[in-house]
Amino acid sequence: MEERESLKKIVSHSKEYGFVIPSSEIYEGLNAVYDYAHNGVLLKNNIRDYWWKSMVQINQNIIGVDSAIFMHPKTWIASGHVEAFNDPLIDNKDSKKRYRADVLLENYIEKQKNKIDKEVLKAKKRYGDKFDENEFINTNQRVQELNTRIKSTNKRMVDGFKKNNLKEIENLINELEIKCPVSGTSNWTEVRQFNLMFKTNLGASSDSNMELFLRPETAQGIFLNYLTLQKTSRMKIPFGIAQTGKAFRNEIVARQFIFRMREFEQMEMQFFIKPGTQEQWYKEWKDKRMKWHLSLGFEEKKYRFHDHEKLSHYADAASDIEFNFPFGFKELEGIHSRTDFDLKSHEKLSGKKIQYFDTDKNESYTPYVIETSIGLDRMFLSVLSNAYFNETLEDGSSRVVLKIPKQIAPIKLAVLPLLKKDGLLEIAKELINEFSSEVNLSYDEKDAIGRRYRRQDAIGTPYCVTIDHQTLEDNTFTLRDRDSMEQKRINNKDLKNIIEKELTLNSLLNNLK
RNA sequence: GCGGGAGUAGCUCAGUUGGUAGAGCGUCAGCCUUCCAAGCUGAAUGUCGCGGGUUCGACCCCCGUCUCCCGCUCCA
Repeated sequence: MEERESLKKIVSHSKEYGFVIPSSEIYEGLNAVYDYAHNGVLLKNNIRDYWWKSMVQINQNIIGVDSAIFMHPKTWIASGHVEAFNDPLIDNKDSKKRYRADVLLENYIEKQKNKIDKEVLKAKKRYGDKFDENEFINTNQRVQELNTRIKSTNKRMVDGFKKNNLKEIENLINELEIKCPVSGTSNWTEVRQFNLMFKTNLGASSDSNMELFLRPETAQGIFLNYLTLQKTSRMKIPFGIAQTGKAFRNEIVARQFIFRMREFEQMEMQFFIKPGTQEQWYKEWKDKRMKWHLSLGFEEKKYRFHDHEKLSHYADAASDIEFNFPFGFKELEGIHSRTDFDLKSHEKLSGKKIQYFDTDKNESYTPYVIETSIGLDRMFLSVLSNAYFNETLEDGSSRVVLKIPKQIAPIKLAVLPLLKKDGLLEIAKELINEFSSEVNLSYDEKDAIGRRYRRQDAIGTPYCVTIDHQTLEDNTFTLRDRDSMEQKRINNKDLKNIIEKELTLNSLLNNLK
């Protein structure tokens, strides 16, 4: 019997056993910001390590980079991020539709202009040939009113935006009783500036500083550097550049535990190819990435592709690998065919030639790019939610066990002396000395052995080694398996073997080749 | 952002019409134990999310605020 647990269970288990804890908790926390505790950071590092090695280590044509979080502000102009996420928005509470505040006001002005046109038309009909349009506009009371309204609205709007006074814009919308086209009501929220990117300042003095953004994606650090990296590593197309690192997005709604955070870690690989070959490489990377996920041994039906129908401005094909989280199928990784959009716009804005020179064909061109982009925190959450089981055992007792793939478990081995006497502790310490440089292990001498096994189950330790009296005689000890709970007798040499074969990343990586 | 639910020990939760807090599990110290938690003895731990108000007195009533979960929305 096993039972899939809700997100709530995972959240409290994460906290209780030192995986993920709320940030700044003694100050009431911060919305959607979390810290990784001891077991959490071990697991996160292992996942990152597996990803990194499966990219950079086993592929001879993929190289690594670690670019800075701070980047020149022009980067985000070229990438389209500045323009795409800088709108003043307002919501209608009844229809729940969201509008650009400036568009609402401009529509209003347009309407008033239409009214004037109507008045003019009416008068034209009435006066026929004698009609003087200019005189009419300058003297007619109704038209004067409308004109005044347009002028003052326009002035207040322009001033408001110039001074970034959103309250004024909001007042204006309310005073003019602008209505939502859908609900027909003027039940508005306040006007808010939606800035996807976090701003900060470079330079400590206020007169010499430069406003810049925390990167909203790591990809641009690859694009800006790609040619230098290619040259210094003597890469030939097709080749890839991989990077892991923090990215920051000021999400409007950040929620669902560590699924959508404002500060998060990405693992991205940009694969540079010859234009025209993108379809083939896009397919190949979709395939490879799905294999990577399935290599961890979780149920296949928890993963699926979601091909995008609406494409971003930069992509000619895009697909997500979705995972069935406790709250449903959601994006875990994106595979995008990004064309030459980014490289071309950086080339244009910087004025620098950043084209790849193909020595075989003696020609230079701007490469196309296939991107694989995965959220490390999301990957972490997928591992936890896949691994969490609340099992009822044959004897009616129960246990919570994290069936984390052995190779990436935070603690690989627990060393447990059966009793605290007769020299068993000393042997345990020798074992720890022997193996602590090879794997992350933990030691526990407290409480009954069964309870200690349960503790290790709860943090997903694949193996427990128990030292008993027989150890004193023949130097063997019990190896207890987390998943089957079965035990067998082994010696140091066997243990060394098991560590190498089962507990390192080698077996996972070999399967990817 | 809107709507609903919630916040009391590390976790799950109880707390009587308002009289300054408890349980289970866990943790720690010890005992007992030769391999799967819920044997024994003892112990620690809370600004009752935060701030304000009402009151002689607030976990409880009122206001504000922060955080979390669910649905919608938004985002990629």
